[in-house]
Amino acid sequence: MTGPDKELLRGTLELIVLSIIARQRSYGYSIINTIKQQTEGRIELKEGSLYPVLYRLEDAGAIESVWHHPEGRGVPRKYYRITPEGKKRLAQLRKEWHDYVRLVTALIEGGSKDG
Amino acid sequence: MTGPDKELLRGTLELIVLSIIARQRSYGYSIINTIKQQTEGRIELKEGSLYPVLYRLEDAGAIESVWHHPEGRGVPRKYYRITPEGKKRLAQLRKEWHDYVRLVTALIEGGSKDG
DNA sequence: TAAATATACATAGCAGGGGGAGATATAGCG
DNA sequence: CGCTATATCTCCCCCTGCTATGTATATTTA
Repeated sequence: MTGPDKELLRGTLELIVLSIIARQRSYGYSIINTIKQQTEGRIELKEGSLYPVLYRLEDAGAIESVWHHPEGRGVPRKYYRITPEGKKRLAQLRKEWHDYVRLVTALIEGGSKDG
Repeated sequence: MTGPDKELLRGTLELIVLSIIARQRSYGYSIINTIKQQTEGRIELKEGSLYPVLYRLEDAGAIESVWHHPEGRGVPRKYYRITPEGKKRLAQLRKEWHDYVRLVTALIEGGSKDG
């Protein structure tokens, strides 16, 4: 992704990707475009970031892949869909995310009384 | 820090530390304890994580340090306080955080229509 | 006195994840 | 043919938080 909050993506990328796939099964290239469109260009994922995430998720049993070869010819796509295991993982990641947001939001609030 | 959301800390640590110092000037060891107490033990920062952050913030001109030598004897403390530059940076980081939270929260919602 | 614990700062080296950049391949357009 | 879009894959770099350790002071405990 581009921009100043580059580091923020860390720890949330797996959650984001799993959420996208949970909504509708899709393939790498489309996941990148989906994220780009739904964030109005604020998150532009790179292949070098996404594919390793997909492999990790698949290795962990959270998603499954199937190759789709379009009629006769065309570029084959590797579709991913979420597994029951992945749904549990997604629920867990969502909870962790919301908990962490509450924690940090509380931490960074409060006026300065320093001098 | 400990726990599953280890990676989430990344990108927010600078924001958290700067927030603590903005509220009240303090020193490394106390910052660790402040964070631990205010998060009820959920974020236990390590020295190896904190000190480099403090040095980065100081190099960037966001905070200033002053050594305090307690009366006669005692362990000297290095107090940090936020600079005007740091207050701008803090405002910026807070904004980025809130924006990113909105972005991700929107992204990861939505029911699954997959099969 | 000695050992253990808490306070307090510093740093070398490691691990893991996201990015940059390029390779590979298909396909449409001028 | 070159350019662009689609689509996947992979090597290597960089950054950041963690592990581990070293240094030093002070208090408690035996």
